[in-house]
Amino acid sequence: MKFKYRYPRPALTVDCVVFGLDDKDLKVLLIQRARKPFRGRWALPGGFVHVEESLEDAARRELEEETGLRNVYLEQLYTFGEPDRDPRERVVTVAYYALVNLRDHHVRAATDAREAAWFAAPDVPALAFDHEKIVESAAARLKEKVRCQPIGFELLPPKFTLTQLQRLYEKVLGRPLDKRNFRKKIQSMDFLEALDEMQKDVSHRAARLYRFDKRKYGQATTKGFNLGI
Amino acid sequence: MKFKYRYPRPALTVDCVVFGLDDKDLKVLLIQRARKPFRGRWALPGGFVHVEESLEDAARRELEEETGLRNVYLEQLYTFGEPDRDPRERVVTVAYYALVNLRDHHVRAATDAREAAWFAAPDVPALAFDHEKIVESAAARLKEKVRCQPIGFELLPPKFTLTQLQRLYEKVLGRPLDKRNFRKKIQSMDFLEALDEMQKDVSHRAARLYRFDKRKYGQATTKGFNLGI
DNA sequence: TCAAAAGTGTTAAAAATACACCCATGG
DNA sequence: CCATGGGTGTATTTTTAACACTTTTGA
Repeated sequence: MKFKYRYPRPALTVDCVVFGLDDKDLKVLLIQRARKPFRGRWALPGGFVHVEESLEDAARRELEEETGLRNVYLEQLYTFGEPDRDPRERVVTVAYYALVNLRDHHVRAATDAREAAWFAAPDVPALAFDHEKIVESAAARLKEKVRCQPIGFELLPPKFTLTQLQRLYEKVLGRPLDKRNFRKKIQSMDFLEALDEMQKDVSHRAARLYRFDKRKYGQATTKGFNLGI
Repeated sequence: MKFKYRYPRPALTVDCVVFGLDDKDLKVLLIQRARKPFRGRWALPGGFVHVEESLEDAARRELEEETGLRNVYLEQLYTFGEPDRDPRERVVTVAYYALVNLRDHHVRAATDAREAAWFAAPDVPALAFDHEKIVESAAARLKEKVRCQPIGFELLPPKFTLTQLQRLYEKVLGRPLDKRNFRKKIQSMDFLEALDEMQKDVSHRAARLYRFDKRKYGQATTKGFNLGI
């Protein structure tokens, strides 16, 4: 107990809502708590902010420690600070959300976690603390974001088909999109580059592969647009 | 020094970017610091979070203590936590922004502040800490918000003219809008109620007064819309 | 009678939506 | 030859954008 202050201080943590996309679903990465409180419950990866690191650094550090993920796209979501959100003492948490593609990033459970696993976004189990509320906010934010910024880069493999991209948008928005209108729209946005390459090993007509034009994608990210879907 | 912890903890503060509208400009409320560091400099109203109060409660308490404002519309903006943002020690601040109408809310300087004053949003002086950055984020957020949620309720007097409302949008967006298109659009949104009352004491044709339909305004706030301007 | 702001519609361009069939491939 | 997903265009409706003059009022 070496650190003394005139007034009591809330503890400060970060938590990460990590979204990933596989062939079927939009998923959320959870860890199983190895300690009290809520031992054995699923929760968001996260932990205490060190006094010399930035909030984002703390989020990246905890994410790597607990799940092995690194170099992910990360953005601050919201800060949750209700006095009773942690039964032990006052804890304020700065929530981040991350987008990763499940092919390139592999997950392993580590410190403080018995296990790490992906859950389809609509069937997340009961979570520790107020983490369910945090996941809901993150899903809502992602839904907003997708309408005015491209997000595919972070969730898809480097080369992908238009159908994969459409499925991503459908999962995030939670509703079906018209194939032709989607293609028209997304191609007019001008950050997609059609490759001379086709899908392999599929038991039906092979789809053309695309990749993002990094430069134009970045512009679209900073300037924003209206996807109108 | 009664409060002791195993690990060092960042201090946690809240800061408020308060926007107000007068006849001319969109303004930001600043206080002049009475203490070190940055004594004499202008800064955002704000202060330490007490250990038993929520973040929003802390923001409201500080706002009232330092400026006398209460019952304002308040929303969380972003949490700023770079390790060097305060020269004394590590301080993480949860920033909020508020919208108030200058007719109904009067400001007085109080504790910790020599003075409180309104500055036109484009000519905010050099501020303490990273508060300039916080003001910029808040202005950017307000600009986004205005496109998909009504904000007039909070910034205008209860009865107002369409020209006042248009001026508000022009100030927030930083560009002129077409009068006829604006009126068409805003009236089709259906949360305005035309009154049988006219402006008084103006030296030109009196404009019709409007007020917000609280119910529909609330729906528009929660559901969102696309103002398309 | 002048100044100052209020109020009012139309047209053209662009964007959004709805919609159905043929194609290529592997099993 | 069949099942599976890939790929494509047009017509309609809706939305946006551009634009200028007449009215009212008080000074």
